[in-house]
Amino acid sequence: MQIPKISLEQWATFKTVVDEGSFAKAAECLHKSQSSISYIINNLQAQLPSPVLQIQGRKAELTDTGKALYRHAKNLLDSASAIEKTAAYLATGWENEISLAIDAIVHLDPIFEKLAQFSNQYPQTRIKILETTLSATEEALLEKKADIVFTPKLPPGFLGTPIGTVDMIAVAHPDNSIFKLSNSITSEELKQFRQIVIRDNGIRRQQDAGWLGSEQRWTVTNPSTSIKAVMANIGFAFLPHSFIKNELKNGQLKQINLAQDAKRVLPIYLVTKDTDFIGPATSKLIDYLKTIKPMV
Amino acid sequence: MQIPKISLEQWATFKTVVDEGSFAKAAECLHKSQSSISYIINNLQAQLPSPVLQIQGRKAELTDTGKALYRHAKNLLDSASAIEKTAAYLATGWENEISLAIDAIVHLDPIFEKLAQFSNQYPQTRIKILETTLSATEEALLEKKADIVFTPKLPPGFLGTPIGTVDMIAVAHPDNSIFKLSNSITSEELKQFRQIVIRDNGIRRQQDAGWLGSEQRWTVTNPSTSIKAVMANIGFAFLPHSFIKNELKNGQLKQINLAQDAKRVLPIYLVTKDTDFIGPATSKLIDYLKTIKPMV
DNA sequence: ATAATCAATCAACTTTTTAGATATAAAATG
DNA sequence: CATTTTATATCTAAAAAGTTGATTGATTAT
Repeated sequence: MQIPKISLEQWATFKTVVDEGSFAKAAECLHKSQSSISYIINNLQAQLPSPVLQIQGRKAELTDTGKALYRHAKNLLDSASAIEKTAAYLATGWENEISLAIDAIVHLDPIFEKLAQFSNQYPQTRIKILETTLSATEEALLEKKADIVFTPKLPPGFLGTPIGTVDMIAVAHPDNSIFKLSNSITSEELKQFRQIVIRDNGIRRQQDAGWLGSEQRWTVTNPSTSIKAVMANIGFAFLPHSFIKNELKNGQLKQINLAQDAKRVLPIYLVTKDTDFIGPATSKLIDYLKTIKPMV
Repeated sequence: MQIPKISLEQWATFKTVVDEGSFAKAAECLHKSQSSISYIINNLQAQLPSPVLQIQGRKAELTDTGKALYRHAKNLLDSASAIEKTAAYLATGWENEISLAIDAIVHLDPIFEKLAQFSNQYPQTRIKILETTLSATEEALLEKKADIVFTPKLPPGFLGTPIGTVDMIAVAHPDNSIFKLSNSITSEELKQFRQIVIRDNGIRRQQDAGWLGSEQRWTVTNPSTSIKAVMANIGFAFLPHSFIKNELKNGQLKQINLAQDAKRVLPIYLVTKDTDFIGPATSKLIDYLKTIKPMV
């Protein structure tokens, strides 16, 4: 086996310097002196075949190599922390932390309600929520970054419990010229207008959540931005009904009457790791979450 | 961010102790003294909430916790080494190492031939071959453990280049009572006999590669064991034709004539990471591999 | 019994890491 | 344009951490 030459401390220091923006801030963050940081980074650089940081003027800036390695370092540090969490779990038989990845399309309120109930009952277990979109949600599952995942799309090979649905409706600003057309609009007609689609921020493959091949489209990374764009009358979008109830009620947004498929209903699945790997706390939480009533 | 408390060195030492079986051997392996190992392991234990090693008699034995953490530690160390390899690649623009995961079902000779050509041309790049079976092959892809994968099964979402086929034929020992039946055997009849199936060694989900629901079945983890079992007249199996040419010729194995589907042809795909992540050496090697002629 | 093997411990030693002071250099400020 | 502020580098002494060989105590093998 090959023993790594660069220590976790070196990677952690590198990451902190990048995150904090300077050696001095990193020093404070890590409760060390600035010269210690300088020392550690120098050692790191000496062990790497090409520099990750370069002094530009009086600030240290990431090199291209540094940018690439930063992501890897982050993952490595996460993995290292994860082992320690696993160790803690193995010792007590009860997880200290449960992480959930929830697709941004999912209405959070009913989930929060159940989480709160669980958390009151078992306060020693922390809840960590990752809000993800599209393939980032999938990634959370495939790369086991979350214990529980709420997703509208079931990755192949995974089994999920349907836990409710999300109504997606087409909306636009009331002044949008879409509404100057006939009362009911076909998909073909819709293509002519600018659509705001939610774009993938995952790493695997680019995939758009837009169903229509609009000529002009804007892409955003999550539903709330999409809502803002539609409110600014930049275009139309398919949005979860639960997110825009108020805006529809007070007339800031208006539903587009489509000829067919007035609304699209996406199922939401609760997906978990293989049963063998689920700890008792996660198992309990899943029981709570499965009592969520189908959403409106 | 949470800084890991346990260092890579501690994990590496732990892993080496387990691999080598004793502190003294680990010490030699790591070019340290036995007392250093003792010191490092003591520190590790002190930082973990429950022991990973326990002295049984005069030997250190893995605890249950230890067994679980060992696997995690191994992965962590692999990741750490991978970053350093990435750094080397980023510095030179040319990979030092390319890893291939090849499903055990794939006939290796044509691949070796191309690898040898490549390796002669670019001797600075090492080749690492992982022989995997079933879902371990898939795992190599999903968890990016290999740059190039040869697999008979294309995981959803991945694109592969068909690179040839594997003929799977049903065979048994010539003395097997299967051959006492009529000349041509139906799937139903086959079910009555003991089948040797290749069993999953991957982590995701248990999946068997046996197509028939034989009442009695033995499971093995790779084709070569399967061949041995069939040769010992333990049962019949579906095996790649290329693996058992000799045994068929000299009569150690005999093909079972099936009523339909005399042989099953599995396609073999060459699958790679997203184009963006492929380095120049891997790209070159892929060119070489794509010239493989369809296998017999 | 005796020898061999294994991990723990100790004390002396070596190396690494740390922090404070100071140096140097680049922006920002007035 | 001088001054102040911000930022990293370097130096040194001290502290901390790691290393080692010798020794011990215990266990297994012969």
